[in-house]
Amino acid sequence: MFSRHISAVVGISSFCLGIWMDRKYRELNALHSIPGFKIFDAVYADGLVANNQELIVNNEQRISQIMKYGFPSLDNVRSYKNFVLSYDQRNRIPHWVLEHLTPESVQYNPNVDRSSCEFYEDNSFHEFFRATNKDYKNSGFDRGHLAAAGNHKSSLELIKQTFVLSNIAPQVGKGFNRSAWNNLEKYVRKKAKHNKNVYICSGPLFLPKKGEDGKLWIKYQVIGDNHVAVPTHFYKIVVTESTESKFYLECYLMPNQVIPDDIPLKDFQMPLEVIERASGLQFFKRLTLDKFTKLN
DNA sequence: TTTAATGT
Repeated sequence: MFSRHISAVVGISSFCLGIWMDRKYRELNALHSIPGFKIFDAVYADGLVANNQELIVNNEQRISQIMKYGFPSLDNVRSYKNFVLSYDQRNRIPHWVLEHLTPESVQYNPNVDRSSCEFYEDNSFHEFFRATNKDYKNSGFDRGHLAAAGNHKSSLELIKQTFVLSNIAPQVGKGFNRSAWNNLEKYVRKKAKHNKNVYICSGPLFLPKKGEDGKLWIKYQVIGDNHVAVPTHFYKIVVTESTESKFYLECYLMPNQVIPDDIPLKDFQMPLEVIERASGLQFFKRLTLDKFTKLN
């Protein structure tokens, strides 16, 4: 099977051992009594230009809603109107990007058109660490969104913010960004249409592969003058809260390469632990920790 | 329907 092939290629099968879960969909417990979750005191790239106090307060409420189940890490966090990211200054791509979707937020809106959007540099980072449009030009890679443009079509302002280059990573275009990865994003939007809340964390991975010498190596291309790193893989963690307030978890891992169209999405499902070990991050800890304590 | 780059 293709999925087994992927595991072998990426060399992660070793730490799959013993942690494969009985069920692919794990039901998680709702946390209605989180003790006073205080929003992380980050630099608000968006708040910096806001001078209306009410706007700032509302934006903080929105951010705390997006980050309700925890921060995967606290490195170079930036919050935008409708998504939050942590930026990898060395690789000039995000570490992770978090979104919160609802049936209203993904409703079809013919008035919002992505063709009026342009990719732009994130000036909140030092120029040494910024990715530019020139880096991607003629690189052969797409400027792939992590917070997908299609998830933020409720207003022109929101969709425009997803085009900030700190939300972008180099993705194989034909056969990946425009196919399998796009299908995964569409699947998530469909979930959002039929459930109360969907929380998504997306990001890049750099996974080792066995070299001719039999040793494990991590090898990746860099593009442009700023050496923007091309990830070997991308992950997506999806937490769905149903209308009955039950929680479900799905994790996906895809190689950044041409993927045949006939591979079903479920072949890319991975245990959460695999993605946590590979990324050095822990996702939705406020939910999973609660579940784990109940298992003990 | 949504991805996005490239060439005019």
